[in-house]
Amino acid sequence: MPELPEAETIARGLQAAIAGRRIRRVRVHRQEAVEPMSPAAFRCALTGRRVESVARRAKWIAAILDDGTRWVTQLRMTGRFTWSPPSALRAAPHLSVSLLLYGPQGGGVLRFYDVRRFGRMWILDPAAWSELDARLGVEPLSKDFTRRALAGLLDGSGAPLRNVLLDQERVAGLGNIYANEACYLARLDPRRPANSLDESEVARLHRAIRTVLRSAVERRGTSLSDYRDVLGGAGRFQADLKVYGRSGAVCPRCGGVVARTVLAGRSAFFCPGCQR
DNA sequence: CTAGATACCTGTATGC
DNA sequence: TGCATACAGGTATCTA
Ligand SMILES: [Zn+2]
Repeated sequence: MPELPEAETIARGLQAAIAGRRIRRVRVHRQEAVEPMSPAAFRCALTGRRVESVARRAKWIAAILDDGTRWVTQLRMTGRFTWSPPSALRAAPHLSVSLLLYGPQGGGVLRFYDVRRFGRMWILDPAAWSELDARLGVEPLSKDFTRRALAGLLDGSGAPLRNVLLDQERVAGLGNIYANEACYLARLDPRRPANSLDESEVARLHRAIRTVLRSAVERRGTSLSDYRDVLGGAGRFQADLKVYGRSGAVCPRCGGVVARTVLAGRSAFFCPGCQR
């Protein structure tokens, strides 16, 4: 579900909801959500800690705690946070973890729901966090993401462009929706070998990635089915999708018909009329 | 090393 | 209605 814009929206929502508050109670409803930690060790690591801040890195959500550790979450396909007024931490369908937090301005319950159970949480010490951070690629909305940097990343691979854009060790945070939409915006065929792009094509792709991500962050993400922000609100970028999930639709740019193919086991959408 | 396939899990849509 | 199949926003791990 969540790619960079959704994770960013959720991280901002969590920053507003829980930064400055202290974790009073923790319940792990499904232990696989915190593996390889035990539920007891997970509860122990969080209970009594104050949340200093919450931010996004790639598609990860990371909360910095007052003991210097990081409480990190990977939402994978269907992970979702909700923030609501204080109440009992009861088990519920699809609920993996719940936490009760309080601060000077009151408190609430943070719940982590996950229908498909791929999502997971960890507690990382600073060294483990650095290791993770170092493994992840460049943030596409940062100033480190230059045309030259992108060119270097694409040069290293003859795999289809769409696949390379999904590699989190190259560009961090693009998922299948935005990788496909960026190829469309750049008028590039997602099946093209990544290292076949010339300089002007790389420039187009660079601009397209930033444009599509900035716009999707501004629209608070894409809600196709599961995704909601921390307060339950839907994103609005689904109305701006040009190709993703739209095979058979008319291309708004050239009047062609949007096609679907499968690359590395995942759908790729594009317009054969205007993407080369 | 690379790149593709597979596994993980549940829900929903579609077709017979 | 019931049942089988395909597919879904991700990523770790296996295999060639
Ligand atoms: Zn077109």
